[in-house]
Amino acid sequence: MTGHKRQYTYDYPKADVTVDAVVFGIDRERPELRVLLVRRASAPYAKHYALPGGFIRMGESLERAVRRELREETAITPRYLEQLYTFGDCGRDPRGRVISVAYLALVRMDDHHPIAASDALAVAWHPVGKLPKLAFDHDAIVDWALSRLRAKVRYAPVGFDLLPEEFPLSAVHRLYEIVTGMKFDLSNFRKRLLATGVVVPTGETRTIDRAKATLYRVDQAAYADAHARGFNFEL
Amino acid sequence: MTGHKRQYTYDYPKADVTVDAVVFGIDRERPELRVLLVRRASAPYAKHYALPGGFIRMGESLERAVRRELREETAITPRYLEQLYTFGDCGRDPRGRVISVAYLALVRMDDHHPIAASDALAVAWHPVGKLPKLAFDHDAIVDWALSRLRAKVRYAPVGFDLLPEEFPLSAVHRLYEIVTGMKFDLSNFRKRLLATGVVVPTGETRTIDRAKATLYRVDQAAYADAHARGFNFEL
DNA sequence: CCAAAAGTGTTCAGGCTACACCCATGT
DNA sequence: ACATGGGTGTAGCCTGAACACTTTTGG
Repeated sequence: MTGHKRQYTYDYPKADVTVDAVVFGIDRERPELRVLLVRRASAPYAKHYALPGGFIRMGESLERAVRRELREETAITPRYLEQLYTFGDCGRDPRGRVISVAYLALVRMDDHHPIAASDALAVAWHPVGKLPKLAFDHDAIVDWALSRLRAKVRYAPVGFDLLPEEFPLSAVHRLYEIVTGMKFDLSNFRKRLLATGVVVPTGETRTIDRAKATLYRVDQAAYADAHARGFNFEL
Repeated sequence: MTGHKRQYTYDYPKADVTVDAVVFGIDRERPELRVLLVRRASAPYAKHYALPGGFIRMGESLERAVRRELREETAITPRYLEQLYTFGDCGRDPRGRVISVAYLALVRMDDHHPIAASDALAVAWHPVGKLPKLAFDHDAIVDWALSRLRAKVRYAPVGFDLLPEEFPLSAVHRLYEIVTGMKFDLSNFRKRLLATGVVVPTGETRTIDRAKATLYRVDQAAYADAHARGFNFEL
């Protein structure tokens, strides 16, 4: 905390700073929560799966850095993006001191089909239930993100960013059961959800699997409001 | 994300990483929430108030770094310490790219009387209501910490780390009103609080200001439990 | 006609709110 | 004796949980 600009050009050792993103998506067909992983091409941890991310550049903010990395590595633009936690323990990267600012992102899986970038072998969605061993401490980061998502979905309307534009109420119900791992009484869940005013019927209906379902969409004003005031899904 | 160890000794520009702490305390006499600030001795922002903190060292984790800085600059050991947010915008430090990992800390004001270190002009508690203009973007960091504290106090038993070992229930009540800025019905508050089992009577009583008050303390087991499961003070 | 999923309604218990009230003590 | 703050009790409302039930449609 001493000194002037001059001092900062000295060649004393500094940590590297990276950003990593835990991107969640929901598979519409087989209802399960998935994480976006890239297969690493080069050492360390070559051929291991890892979270998309990379080193920050000097002229960009942290959030810009994640967005850029996500675009470059996976061609994905998240609907929801929130800083999660900063992982800075010493041994986490064999190359040296690397501090990683982790982000939590939510996307509609239908919107984006991820495309692998040149420096990654592949990009793919993996069910959170059976993840492979990840590079670095990325397992811990995914765990952290999962806890946050589970908690957050209860008091903020973030869940909808995983769903398509229009959806039947049962999709929300399923989403909440998948994410939290709890059971919710369908009737009561529906009443609560409608009471929040966050979702409104579009007027259209769709027939899926032997039953016609009313379609709903998110009311943006009410969504913003619920975001500010907070929600309640302690059912 | 390419290359081996070698590459990291190259002299390309890197960001600096600092840690900063927002330390809260409650004044027992005049009930108000306070933040611990240091007066900066040197440029930039000489003579401005700032959060205690400083540059991380290569061999220490982020949390160790904050604890060290707090000890060195203010001689304080926090009872509660939690990572808050990482501030990484480009213009936040005139000296160059500095990324700051901010922490939220709670202390019992009675336990520690802060002592100014050599490189700081002074250390002092400032009421959150009337803070001076702070150095860097530290105003924003304090705001962020305040929101977090206000929210967290509702669903986690962290508030008690601001109170002395033994306390009357009215102190907890006052604490919650101060922190959240809301009014709580005393009777119901007391019932709720006791129902959690987190506080238990010590058996002793103290006479303050014309009334004898039963003293309580935190039951550690129940505290840990409440931390895990979560709390509820939506009164 | 049956199975499966959407969607609706009703009851009941218990928790929360609001408010009134008593007690002890220092001045 | 009274003002002040600690502490207790209770009536009523309201909500959430449980569960039964109807409707629609594909096979």
